[in-house]
Amino acid sequence: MVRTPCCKAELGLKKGAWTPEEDQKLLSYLNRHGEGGWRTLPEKAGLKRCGKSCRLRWANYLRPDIKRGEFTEDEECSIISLHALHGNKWSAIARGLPGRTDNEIKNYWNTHIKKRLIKNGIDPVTHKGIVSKSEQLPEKQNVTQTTTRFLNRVANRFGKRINHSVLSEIIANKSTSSSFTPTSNLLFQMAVATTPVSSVFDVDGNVNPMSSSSTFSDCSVNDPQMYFDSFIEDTIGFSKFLNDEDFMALEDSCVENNLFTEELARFLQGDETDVVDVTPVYERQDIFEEIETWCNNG
DNA sequence: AAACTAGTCAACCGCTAGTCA
DNA sequence: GTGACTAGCGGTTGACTAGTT
Repeated sequence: MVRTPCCKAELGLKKGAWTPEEDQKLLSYLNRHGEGGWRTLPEKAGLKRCGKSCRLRWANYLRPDIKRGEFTEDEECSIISLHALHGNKWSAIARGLPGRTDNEIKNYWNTHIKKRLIKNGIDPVTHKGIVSKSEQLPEKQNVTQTTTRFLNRVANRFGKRINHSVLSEIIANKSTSSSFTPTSNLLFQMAVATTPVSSVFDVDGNVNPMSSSSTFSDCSVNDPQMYFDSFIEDTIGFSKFLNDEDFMALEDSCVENNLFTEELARFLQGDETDVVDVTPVYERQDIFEEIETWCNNG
């Protein structure tokens, strides 16, 4: 079968950027006749363009319901989540973001999000952490030890600000549960959070209300309690392995939210200058020691 | 001020799936 | 069932712009 070409170059059809006059012609035609019939539209509308070009111009630029301007944090989070679900199915992703076109989302992904994910050690294709060889655990112990190691890290670092016994108890319960596995999603979300989180803190570790790149809404930055809530629930992704009850217990036990968020920010930024050795809070001391031995042996 | 480089994004291209005669 | 046609999708290109040397 021989397909008839959509755009016949010999007819002198125009290519390239659209002029305001062309836009006006297309708009007025579509306002009068509605969408469809793209093949015959250019001639009827008095345009020297191919139908495909007209459809694209309408779909990506002239449609009245198109939302223009910067992507919001919410939209960006949606794109990442939907991309994890659909892959490069831009139209499917676009359906989840009213007013945004697949083309715009695709461009934004390729020019902004993808780079940031890579920078934060996330594979933009698999949405999993890019783990360096030195960080890889022996295969046979991988799941258990990664879980324990990670949870211990969290516990050790944050245990200073949160009630030790509360966190210890939660972690112990989670870790002995057969259904609990280390979630790459959690690690992924933590890494994603790195950039915005670092930008919302100034050099002294205080919340910077002037930050333009925040994971949180402006109101949450100005409101410590709301900020804390947003941080826990939206950014860090703790909700993936901590349930409502855990959250309540942790929040109740947290003495100073500001100090907690500072500490958390340092952790996310990978700032190891202020590491303080604390007694492991994990109840199963034997496993912790085993991991430490492994880590020390490289 | 000019040349160069990198980033952005609108538009294009090739292809596929669905529809209809 | 077949072929022509349309709409839509995803990858790629290239014009434009801003920043850097």
